[in-house]
Amino acid sequence: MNRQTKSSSAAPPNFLERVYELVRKVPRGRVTTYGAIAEACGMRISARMVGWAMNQSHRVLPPVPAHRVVNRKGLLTGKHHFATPTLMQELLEQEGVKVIHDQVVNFEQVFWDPHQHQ
DNA sequence: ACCGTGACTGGCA
DNA sequence: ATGCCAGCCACGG
Repeated sequence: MNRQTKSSSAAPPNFLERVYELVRKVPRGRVTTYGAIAEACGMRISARMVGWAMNQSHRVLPPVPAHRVVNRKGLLTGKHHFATPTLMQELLEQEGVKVIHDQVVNFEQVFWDPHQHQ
């Protein structure tokens, strides 16, 4: 009886939930980055944890719009983890986000900062 | 228990 | 501007 049984110490036990809830807040037609989410969750030093969280997001309810999360360059680095390699791009374009060569066009324009929105 | 990998990022050459 | 390296945390083999 003491301290946490599982999970680690650096990240809070609800870190995963926090990430998902935050990603769900991303408006349709906008995108955010792993680093931005990590920072909003107090894990800016570990954006990788967000990527790991996204990998698990497919089994979480309600569904998480993981396709709205790209890397800092605006590249769809996670597209290979979707049902099909083109699904992520199609979902984004379906929302009005233009993507060329796995790169979000006008990335800084469609970028949605969770910290700014809280 | 140890090592390598990963949907990342910032800094430096 | 582009490319490489190191730091980060968690998980699987």
